[in-house]
Amino acid sequence: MRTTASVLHLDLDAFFASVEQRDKPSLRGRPVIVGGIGQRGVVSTASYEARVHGVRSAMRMAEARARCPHAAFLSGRFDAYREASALVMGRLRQESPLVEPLSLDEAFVDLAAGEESDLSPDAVLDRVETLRADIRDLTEGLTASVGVASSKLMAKIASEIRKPDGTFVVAPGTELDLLGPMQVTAIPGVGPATAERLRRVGVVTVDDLRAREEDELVRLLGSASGRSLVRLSRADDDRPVVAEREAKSVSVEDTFADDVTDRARLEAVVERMARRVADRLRRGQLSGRTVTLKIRYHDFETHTRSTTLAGPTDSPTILARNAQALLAATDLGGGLRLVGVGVSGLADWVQDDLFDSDADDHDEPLDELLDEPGPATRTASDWSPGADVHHRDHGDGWVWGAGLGRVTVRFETRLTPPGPVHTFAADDPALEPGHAGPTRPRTPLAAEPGDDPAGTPPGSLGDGR
DNA sequence: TCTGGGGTCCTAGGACCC
DNA sequence: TCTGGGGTCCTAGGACCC
Repeated sequence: MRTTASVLHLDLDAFFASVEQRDKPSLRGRPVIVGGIGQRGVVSTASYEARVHGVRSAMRMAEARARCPHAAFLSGRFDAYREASALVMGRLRQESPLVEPLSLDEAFVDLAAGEESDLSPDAVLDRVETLRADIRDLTEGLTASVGVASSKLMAKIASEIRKPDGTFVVAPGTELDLLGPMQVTAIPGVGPATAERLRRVGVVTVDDLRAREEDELVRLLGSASGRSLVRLSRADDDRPVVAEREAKSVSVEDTFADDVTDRARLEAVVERMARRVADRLRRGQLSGRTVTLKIRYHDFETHTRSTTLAGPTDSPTILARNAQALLAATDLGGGLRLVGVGVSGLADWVQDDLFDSDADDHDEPLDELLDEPGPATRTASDWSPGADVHHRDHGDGWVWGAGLGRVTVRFETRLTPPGPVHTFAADDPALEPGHAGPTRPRTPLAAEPGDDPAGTPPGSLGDGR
C-alpha cells in the first residue's frame, strides 16, 4: 500500500441524466429518468431530482413511473454520452498518463505515475478542485465527484462520500478509521448475496469482517473472495491502476416486450445478433473462438450454451450458424423473454492469417470451412499453410479433412453442434459418399513416427508412457 | 406489468494429457 | 485391479459492477 494519497477515483454525477439536462434546458431542475422505456425496462440513471422520490438505478421502470409520474423518461443517447466521456477522459490524461476507465462515467487515475508532484493531501485537494472545474467547463456543466487515497479501494469509497459535486481526500494512515465502521457492502465486490452470507455469521461491518480468520472466510465465500476480503477489510490493497485493458468478450442481447415461442422468429433474431457481434468484432479488429447463446425463460430462469471453434473468427456467417445451431439444441419451454449472442476467447487476429489462402473475405467458402466448429482439441496448428482441404456433405453432418502433404489425413465430422465429434482414418468406410454420418466413437489418429514431413500437431503424440 | 444490457471474475466438474 | 497428481481446456452458472 502506498504511503501517499495518489490514487484518484472520479465519478461523474448522475451521468446520463446530467447530459440530458445539459442538452435540454427544459429538463434542468426537473426529475429525469434514463433507461429502458418499454414494458420491461429498468432505470439506468435517475437525476437527483428523481432520486428524491426514491427512484434508483436498476429499479423497474414501472415502479419508477409510479414513484415519480411527472419525471421525463428518456431512452438514452449513447453517442452524446460517449462524447462527453471522451472529453473527461482526455482531461484526466493530462493529469497523469495512467488512467483506467471503468465505464463511461468512472475512472481511476494514478497521480504518482506522471511528473513528480506534491502529493500532500492539501496539494492534492487543490489539484482536484482545478480538475473538477475544468471538467465542468469542458463538458459545459457536468459535475464530478472525486476521491483520492492510498489505494483503489479507498479512493473509490472516498468519491462516494461528498457526492455529488464534491471531493474527499483520505489522509494516509486514516484509512481504517474511515473504512472500519462501514457496512461490508461498502467494499466493491460485496453484493447482496455475499452480504447475506456474512450477516448469517454475524458479520455486518468491515470491523466485524476484520476480526475473522481467513480460513473461515475462505470456507464461507471461496478462495478468491475470502482471501481478497481479508485484505480489503484491512485496507490492504495494492492493485495497480492499469491503463489498457483488453476486451475479453463481446455480446448482444435483447429482452422481448412479450415472450417469444416462434422458433423461426428466434432464429432470425439470433442471426441478426450474431451479425451485430461480428460487426463489433471487426470494428475492434478482433475475432473470437467461443460462441455463446444466452436465453431467459418467461420465469427468468437463465441459461447459456456455448461452442468453441477450432480457431477465432469474425465471420458473421459462421457466428450466426453456430449461434443458430445452439438455439436449435435448446428447448424453448413456454417461451423466451430474452436471447443473446456473445463471443469470447478473443484474439486480435483472424484465422485467415494462418493459411496460405487468397481468401481475404471471411465469407468465402474455403474460409468458412476452416472456421467451422470442430473438436475442441483441434488447434489452429493442426493445419498447415496450403493444406489440401476436402469437404463432403453427409446430410445430417459433414466431414472435412486436410492433407498434410502425403498419406496422413485427418477427417473429422461434426453433427449439428453440440453433438459428438468423431475422427476417422482416411480409409474409414464412413467417409464413403452417401454414408449418413459417423459410425463409431472418436478414436485417436496415432501418427506414425517419421510419417509426417509436415510436422505433427502438438499434443498428438504420447509422452512415451 | 416483477426483474436491462454490457461487461468482468470466480467456481466446479469433466475430459484429456503427461 | 482398484485408482496419483499435476496441469489445461471447455462448459455452465452465479455474483457483481456500472
